[in-house]
Amino acid sequence: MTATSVGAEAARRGPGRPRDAWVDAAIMQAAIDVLAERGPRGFTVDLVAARAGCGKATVYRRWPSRAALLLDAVHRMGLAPEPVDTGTVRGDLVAGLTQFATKLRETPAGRILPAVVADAAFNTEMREVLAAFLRDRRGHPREAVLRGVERGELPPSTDVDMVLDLLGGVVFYRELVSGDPADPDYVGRVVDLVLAGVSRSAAGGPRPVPGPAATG
Amino acid sequence: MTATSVGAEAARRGPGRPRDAWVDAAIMQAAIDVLAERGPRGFTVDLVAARAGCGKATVYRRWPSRAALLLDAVHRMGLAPEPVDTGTVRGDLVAGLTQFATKLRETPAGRILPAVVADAAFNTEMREVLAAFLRDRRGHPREAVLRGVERGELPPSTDVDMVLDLLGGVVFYRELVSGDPADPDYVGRVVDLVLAGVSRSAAGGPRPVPGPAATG
DNA sequence: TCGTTACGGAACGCTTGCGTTCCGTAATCA
DNA sequence: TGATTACGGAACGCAAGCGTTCCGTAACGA
Repeated sequence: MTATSVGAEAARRGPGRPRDAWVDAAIMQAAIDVLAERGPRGFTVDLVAARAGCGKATVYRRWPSRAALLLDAVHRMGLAPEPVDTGTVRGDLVAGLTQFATKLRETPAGRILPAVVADAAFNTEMREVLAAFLRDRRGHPREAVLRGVERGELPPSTDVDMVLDLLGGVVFYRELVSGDPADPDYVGRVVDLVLAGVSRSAAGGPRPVPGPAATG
Repeated sequence: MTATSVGAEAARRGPGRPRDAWVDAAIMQAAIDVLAERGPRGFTVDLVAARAGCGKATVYRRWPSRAALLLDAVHRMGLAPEPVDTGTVRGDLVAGLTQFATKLRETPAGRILPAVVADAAFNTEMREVLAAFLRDRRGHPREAVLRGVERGELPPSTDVDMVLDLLGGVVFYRELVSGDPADPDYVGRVVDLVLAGVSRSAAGGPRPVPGPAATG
């Protein structure tokens, strides 16, 4: 509601001085920056307004509360995936995951997303934001894997969700939890490992790992 | 410092009424509960004291500040891994990961850990707590994988850290981010997939995934 | 018994931050 | 020109929470 009503209100014509669209953008950019730099605990309306170079009243003319502004900033942190289609599963996955990892590392989103995940445990609205984010984020890679199955690169029994969990999880873990980067080389090797596992799991049947070799 | 000094201080003998060790425990348990139920934002000394059934002064006699108490509560949230040795890599990994997933789901740690990760981006002490946690947590599974290599279950070229990243990452992701459980069945299939990938990556050389099959 | 320290509980001063209100100025419409 | 609304900026009331202090009571050693 809040997110979409801003533009609409700015566009309406009535008597008096119209809203300044530049101020809308300045406040939102300041909100994203403050959220990324100081975290949810340091996200204050006073600081956002100061950073945007406007008065608090100007902020409250557009958003009804601190919570609404914070939620809107999360919505707009900019992690929308761009579609890729290189012709192979491996190419698509490596490109998509590298793109994702780079954004986590180099945009405010990487500092904001962990806070969203943490807050989702206590906040219904944040939980919905996170769910929507994950849904949107998995669409393209899911299609990439499905294309791979259609092409015959991967077996029909491929567990698509498990592949996405593994690859998304490891990038998330490295970039946001352990702090190690998921660079293109690493992503390439991870994708190779997982795709090899998918192929071999299907081909090898229910016991893909051999018993211990004779050691004595 | 704070964490270890509590017991020591309670043990010292001097004039006057001695500290009540039960109160120590009540405050710490209340702190863990409040942190898990309300999150870092709702973690207030007043609430912890009320929950523990004691006065705020009694809390401040033991911890110098809210931050110290919070950090101590994080230290004691209880996610220490228990060693497992079933005789196979698969058995060890499935047991250890299932144990980890269960604790994340059924103890306060699962609600606290994401907050720790999020706060680590802004707080040096929390970053150190997280680093120590990850180091401790990876020890046993690392040894399990190394035993598997020694036994010949896995190739010598196995990238141990990548295996741990993948398996730890996917459990973390499912339990704490997407909200889907990593139950024993799921864990078993994930471990199978990853171990199959490790074996096949080594056996198949640098191009584990075949090119697209002829599609028509 | 006396001095010392801990206890639960209440109150305190202080700071921070939310959301509101008001000011003088600027932009737009009738 | 006058009415209306937005602007940056400052101030306000209010609530929450930190850390401290004090109270009367309780437990310990000398």
